[in-house]
Amino acid sequence: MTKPISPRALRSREKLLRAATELLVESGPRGVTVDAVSDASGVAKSTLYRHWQTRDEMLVDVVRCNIPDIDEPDPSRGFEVALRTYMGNAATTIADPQWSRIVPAMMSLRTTMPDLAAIVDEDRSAKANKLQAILDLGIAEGLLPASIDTDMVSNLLFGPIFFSSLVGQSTELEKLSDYVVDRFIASYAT
Amino acid sequence: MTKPISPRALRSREKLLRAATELLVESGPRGVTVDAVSDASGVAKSTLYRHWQTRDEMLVDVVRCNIPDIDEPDPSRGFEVALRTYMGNAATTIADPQWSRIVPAMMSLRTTMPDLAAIVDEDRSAKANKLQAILDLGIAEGLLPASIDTDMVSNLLFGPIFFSSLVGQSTELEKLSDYVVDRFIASYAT
DNA sequence: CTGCAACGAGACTGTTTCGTAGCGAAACTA
DNA sequence: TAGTTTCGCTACGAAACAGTCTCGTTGCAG
Repeated sequence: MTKPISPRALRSREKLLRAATELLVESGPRGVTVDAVSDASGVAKSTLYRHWQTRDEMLVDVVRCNIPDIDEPDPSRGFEVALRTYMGNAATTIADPQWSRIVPAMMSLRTTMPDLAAIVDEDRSAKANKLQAILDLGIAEGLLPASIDTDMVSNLLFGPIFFSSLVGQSTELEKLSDYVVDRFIASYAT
Repeated sequence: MTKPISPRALRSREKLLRAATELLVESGPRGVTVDAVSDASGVAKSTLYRHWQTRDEMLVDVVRCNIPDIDEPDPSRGFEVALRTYMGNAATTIADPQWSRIVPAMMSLRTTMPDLAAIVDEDRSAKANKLQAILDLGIAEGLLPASIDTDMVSNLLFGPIFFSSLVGQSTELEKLSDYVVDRFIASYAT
């Protein structure tokens, strides 16, 4: 992928991605047509096809470029603080109105677009790894049993926030995140 | 909605819904075109338009007809048994391969189809009510504080199962459901 | 067995969409 | 400033798609 990227081509590419993202957020995947993206971005269709070979290829890129990173917490302040800040950051990230409209589209497209599925899986495992590091802190501090299953815990902690952002009533995600962590820690405090 | 429904019209309607469901499962919302549904069902397009006025109307109906019910547990055996069986049933239901492909489509379409959003919300609140009844058992048994927030708990319990079924690795949902209930109950066992 | 309502087949219209191509203008490079 | 990319604009073709309509056929209740 280390192509020679002209500085000009980069600008048009950014414009296209921005416009396509907005269309995806406002009208769902069906709204992201080549003509609509071209019109909304002010970039010609022919230019769009100089960046991606098909519409689907562009759509995958749109999602990929919008996947947010979750800030990693400072491990020096101990397990509970680390977990709380990490999950709080996750909640804030997921609560972003733009991202929370992209997620369902991503989940749906995942079924029929293998490339997208791979990206989602990779992201998930990256985030599970960060969580693993935090859980190790808890094990070291004797607050968690060493036998704990990271995959299960990942579902247990991320699930509620994810679920609430998808089908949720007006629940505050940060509040929910605190509650989830509360219950998780309390459940291992014998 | 209490129309005079001919027995013959009912058959063609069922055939259309079955075919449309299969298309939705296998190809996503984009695959559910009027022509495709007509071809796959062996029912003429004109007949399809005698049942629904637009394609979207049909699509909403397809989702609606596929929303599963979760068996309610017998409350006489106490809180923990009731919660365990209810969540177990929920996990089994969500794990159904057909339904687990419809869900993401539903979540995605929800954004742009208000009718569908209403159906999803209604279903969610119905399920939250059933959970409420079970939680009340726990409160009566003194296993849960009376101040508990049903909405939060709903997210806490359903979230992980839902999340795992959407982006999950090969986790067994029933096993996850047990783990979630374990942690939830343990967290309130002071 | 008769009459009506529902049906199948498919032609047809108008629109949308993807993807391609040609050409003149603007932008970068030397 | 001269030359080479890269671009925007526009038109185009082919296919998919939603929705309508006609006409001849079939199931079914009375």
